[in-house]
Amino acid sequence: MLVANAVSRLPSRIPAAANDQARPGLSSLFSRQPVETFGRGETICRDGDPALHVFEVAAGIVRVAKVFSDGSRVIPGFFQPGEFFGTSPGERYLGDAEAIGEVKLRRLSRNGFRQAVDRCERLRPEFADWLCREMVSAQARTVLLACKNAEERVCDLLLALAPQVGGADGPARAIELSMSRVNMADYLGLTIETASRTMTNLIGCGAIRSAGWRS
Amino acid sequence: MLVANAVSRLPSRIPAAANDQARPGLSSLFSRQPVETFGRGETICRDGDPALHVFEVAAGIVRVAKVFSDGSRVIPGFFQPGEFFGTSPGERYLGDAEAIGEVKLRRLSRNGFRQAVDRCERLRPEFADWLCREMVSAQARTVLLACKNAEERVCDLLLALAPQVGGADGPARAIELSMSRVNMADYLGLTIETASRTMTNLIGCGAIRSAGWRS
DNA sequence: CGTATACTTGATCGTTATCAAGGCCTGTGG
DNA sequence: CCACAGGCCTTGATAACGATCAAGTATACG
Repeated sequence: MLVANAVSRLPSRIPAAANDQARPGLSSLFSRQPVETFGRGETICRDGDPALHVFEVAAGIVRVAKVFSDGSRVIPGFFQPGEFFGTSPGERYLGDAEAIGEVKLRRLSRNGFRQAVDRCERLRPEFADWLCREMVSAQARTVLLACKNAEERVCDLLLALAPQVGGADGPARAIELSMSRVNMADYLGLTIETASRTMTNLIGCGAIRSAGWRS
Repeated sequence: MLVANAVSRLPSRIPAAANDQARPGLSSLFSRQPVETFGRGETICRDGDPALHVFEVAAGIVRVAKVFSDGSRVIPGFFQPGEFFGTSPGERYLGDAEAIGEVKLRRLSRNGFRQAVDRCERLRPEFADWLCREMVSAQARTVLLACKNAEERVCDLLLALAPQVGGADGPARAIELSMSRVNMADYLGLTIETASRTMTNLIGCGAIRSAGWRS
């Protein structure tokens, strides 16, 4: 019921879902680039730095974070394999990008990326679609933060991280929970304690099962 | 101090600030269009409808809202004069757009707008900038909802609605508060009671003055 | 084996939501 | 002109949810 509730009010986080299928074009821009590997916790780019590169995630999860003078931290989003970051049209990065666990990336110069997209009739709408997905995702976060409780938030995240099954969504899905509680909490606008408690409750009521930090 | 605090953690809501100066290009696309007037509370377009038009706000404030089956409502954003909506690259509108008070708009067909932007070297980066501002704005909301208290939220909104003074920001700025408490609350992720109380407190401690629903 | 890091759990407090009532303004009809 | 209804806003009392403070327990790492 918990999960059902979360689903019913979850208009989106479609982004990840829609990704795998239809974006060979943009992705192909990166295919010639060498794969770079970043270790757990390494910073890929910094908030406010000139946005020189655009990245495609090949493996692992990238966390975007904004840190404030008072130490509080917000995670506007995560990027999963097949997604891009550094793409948002602006001169500077909109947050710190950091590797959660090991991450493999391909990069393109920003100018090269923009010119390629700018020139190609086929890529332009595709890039627009990507931006649109980012907008929808941002809006979903707004909804999540504006009017969902801790349980709904955690469910949302778990569903977003769940491998996107095409049609049949059997009840038994295993989620590689490759992020720490701190990341969960920052992303969901909760404290680690609350995130932890909520996870415990979800396990307690049978909504999820733990298998060594997995569900 | 309240206000100062709010300002220090407010990385953005720059959008409105940056608007008035540098966007004659996109705006000029609309200049030939007739002005349409919508009355207080009228719906301009609906969530999920095919996005047939792009709008420029000429006067008044437009509210974008998402309503859920359980009646709860979220306001992802407001659009002020000089801003555009319906532009986000996607087939459908991302929310209900409604007039707060009287609103004057110009509209362009979506296809016309996209083609014009697509064709023109000068408009493309300008449109990208606009999308970027929307992203920054969305991110600012995320921060606001994730880790600000009621007082900071209300201050943020007031500052966002404050007429953007170029250089000198004298302490005495009058804000046309053309929206109801309900709108404030939905935008800020608060209840109307809390919004009202917070306004009362701000008046009480001298941060703002009331002049018949103005500050 | 010991330290560090991350996670869990408990107790308490504070902020905000919720429920409830009352005040103010506007417009309408007698 | 007054009475009344309906919004919208304010204020109060109470309660719930999550933050905070504080141990305590796993797990990883050198």
